[in-house]
Amino acid sequence: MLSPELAEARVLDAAEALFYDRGIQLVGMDEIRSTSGVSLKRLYQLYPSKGDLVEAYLRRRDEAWRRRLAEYADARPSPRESLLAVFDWLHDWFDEPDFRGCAFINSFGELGATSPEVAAIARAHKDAFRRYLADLVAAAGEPAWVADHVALLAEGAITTAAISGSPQPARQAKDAVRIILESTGGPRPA
Amino acid sequence: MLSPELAEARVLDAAEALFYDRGIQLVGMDEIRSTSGVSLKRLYQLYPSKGDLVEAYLRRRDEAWRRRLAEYADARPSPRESLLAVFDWLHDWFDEPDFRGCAFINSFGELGATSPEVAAIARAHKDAFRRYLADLVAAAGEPAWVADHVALLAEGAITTAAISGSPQPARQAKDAVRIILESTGGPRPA
DNA sequence: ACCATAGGAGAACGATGGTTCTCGATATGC
DNA sequence: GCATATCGAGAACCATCGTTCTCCTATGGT
Repeated sequence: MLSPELAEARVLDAAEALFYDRGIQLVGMDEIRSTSGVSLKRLYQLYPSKGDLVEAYLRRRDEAWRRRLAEYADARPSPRESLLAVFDWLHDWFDEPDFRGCAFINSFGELGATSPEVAAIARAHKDAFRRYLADLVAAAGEPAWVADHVALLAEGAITTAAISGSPQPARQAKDAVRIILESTGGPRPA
Repeated sequence: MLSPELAEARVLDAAEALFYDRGIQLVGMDEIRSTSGVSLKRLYQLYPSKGDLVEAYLRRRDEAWRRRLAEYADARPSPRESLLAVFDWLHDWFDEPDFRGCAFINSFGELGATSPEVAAIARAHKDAFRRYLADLVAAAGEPAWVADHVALLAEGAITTAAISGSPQPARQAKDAVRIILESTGGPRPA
């Protein structure tokens, strides 16, 4: 028997791979079981319903996604360069072979109208991303509205990359961010 | 008995209202029947499978959406104002009570991984939208890459408005477009 | 060694949904 | 007026899926 922690990790790994790749409604609990190797009984002990598993999947992905982004961007020497590095990170992400767009936009489109929980998690994810960008913008000494523009460009790049299948939108968005940043005439001292 | 044309229109009206509002997989053929008032037999004569109906729904919506947008934006006195008016039109759309984001992004997230037809229609819709913007950009005498930036901002505004429930992203995107346009130093003569 | 408990495999159950079929009514052509 | 084709209403059929149950095995404490 697997330890509870390992079983939970395997279930979430399977859920993430399958839900993200094919959509939530097209993946049955039986496939989560066969992919994770965790029996249905244990699966339902960990998550009393498929909806609970979906929420756990989205929450874990939210944290991991934002942590990976921050690890990459925060390594830059200045907030301005971190802001631009966000789009390099997006480019790398778009280039991953299993990239299928934003898990939160996808699940919102699939279930947002009928599942308030999924809708709330998607909103929270986007808010957190936007806050992260806003912190970088503030640290760079740029006006707050710049964060809105950067967020829209990132959002647009993600969905365009998903549908077109090309990572190119990341570069275009980065160019647009540079123009926005130049328009403010550089950082304003605090 | 309804005329074939009227039956088809009622079916597509029902399909559009239901599919867009709740997602494709959560709407059954029986609900299309009761909403449209067209019997199952006739429904399956018009569309041999649910997939065919989904494709017809998406194609009709693509054309209507782009026609409505063009009618609004093309009424402006100059290409530059048409370009900016796109975002006024988006704002009005976001404010409609039944706005639920982009039908093509939603259906792509729901079925794009398993339905090549749905994926192709979503791609074609985004390409056509991008071409429309590119024509306006060219007519305005702006460099071609401006169209990429404008498209990313529009895309980002649509998904952000859908998830946040606010029409505000349309105004932010419009402001960003103005900055992009100013950065080129105005139209370049042909 | 024995028993109680937990675990796994898979059947079973109930609901839903896509698609087809039955059947009675209605309209159409001669 | 009648035969024939068509249509609508809804049952029926079959597959899928979320969830629970059965039954058998193995294990761990005493």
